[in-house]
Amino acid sequence: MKQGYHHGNLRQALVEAALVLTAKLGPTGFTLSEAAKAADVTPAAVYRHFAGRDDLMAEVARQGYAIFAALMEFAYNNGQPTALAAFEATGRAYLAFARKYPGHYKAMFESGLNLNAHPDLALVAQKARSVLEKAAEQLSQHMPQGKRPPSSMFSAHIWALSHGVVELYMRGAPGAQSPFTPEDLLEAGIGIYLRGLGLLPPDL
Amino acid sequence: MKQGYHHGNLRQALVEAALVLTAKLGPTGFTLSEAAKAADVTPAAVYRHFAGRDDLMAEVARQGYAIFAALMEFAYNNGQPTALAAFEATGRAYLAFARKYPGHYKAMFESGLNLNAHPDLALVAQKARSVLEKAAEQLSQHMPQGKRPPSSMFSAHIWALSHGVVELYMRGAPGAQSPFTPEDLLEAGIGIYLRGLGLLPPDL
DNA sequence: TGTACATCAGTGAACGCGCGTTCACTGATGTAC
DNA sequence: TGTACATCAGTGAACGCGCGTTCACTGATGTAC
Repeated sequence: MKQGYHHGNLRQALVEAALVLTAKLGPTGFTLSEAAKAADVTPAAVYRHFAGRDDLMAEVARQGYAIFAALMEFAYNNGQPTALAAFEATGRAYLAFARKYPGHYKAMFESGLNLNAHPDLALVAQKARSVLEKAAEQLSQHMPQGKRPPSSMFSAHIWALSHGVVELYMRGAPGAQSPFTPEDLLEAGIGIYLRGLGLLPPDL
Repeated sequence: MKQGYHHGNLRQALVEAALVLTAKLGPTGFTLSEAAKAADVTPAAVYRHFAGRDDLMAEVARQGYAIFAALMEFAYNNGQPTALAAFEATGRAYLAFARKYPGHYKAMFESGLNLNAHPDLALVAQKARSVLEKAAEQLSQHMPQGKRPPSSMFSAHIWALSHGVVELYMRGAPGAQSPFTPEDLLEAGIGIYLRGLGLLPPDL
């Protein structure tokens, strides 16, 4: 890994160090100095690759959104086999991402960084979101015409439910433990919700 | 307010200063020194009333949970006029609380403080949660027997949905803007969810 | 009512710490001849 | 293939800052006589 004076790929090594720290301590617990130390490098070296602390954090989030978008796209699977299955899969993917990439997740959703200050970040974030919105819109086609709520609304509902489940029940958070796994909780919640939309039979 | 050498009610003044700071900067932006300054007092004076920074933060959260529990209890209204109405009211109350008491809310849900380290805090937090659970359980009585999901599950769903709506759509957060107000979003979401439970007519 | 005194809520100076950031520098790498 | 040199990724020391916390202290308050 360490090959003498020059590091080789310090940039990515710093991102990964930041990731580990963020996963462990949350986005506010991450510091440039600690990340540098974890990468076996002087804090000043960071400035060869990033404009500063916030820029490093933004890069972590950017990579997170990219992974997230890819995961969502994969789960969506072009709306196959059915619009419904695809939609449900994206909901599950949200939670799977939060579990598998906690550092990225926290950088993205708990760091309070300003998307508008990083246009490239905003772009890739929008791309991730649009997958779910596409799935919602496609699903909306299958609903009885008159009583369709706007698709942007129920993509927001699923997004919010998923986010809430992660924040409250996947962390040790103050929302308290529940006897259910986050996965079961979300699965059941989405099921009930889709039944409410008339997209699942009521007796299931 | 300032009556010479002694402050009068420094303890509560510090809590309120912390509240303002937390509302503005989030729980990590709040510092003991700034709170002391806002209360026109030396940082050292804080130690007459609190064990330290974390203890002050915990007191903010404690007062928050107390207000929250009272608000929920009021919204629940002993399950009147109907179990359904009471349940919906508690959902709305969650969001109303987040909007009206942003400092308390952030201290409670975004500060990452450990409930187990503050037993009294855990107690009052549990009290707040139990109101929603009571409402869910009572509502559960009105459901067809066989297909009742556990009431603890759908209180968790509503809790998660409410939390997600607040985090993603009430802040400028990266969850993106939606064309709907958080209130409308939550209202509609709970409506669809309750329909999914068979507690609202499907054609509404 | 007036004085002596105990209490205790505040002051102000000081501390050690880790932070992000800067700067002049050094020495490894890779290219030109 | 060997040497001279430009490049540039890293070092190491230093900075100013605000933080939480401590300590000996002071002076306002309120009580006992």
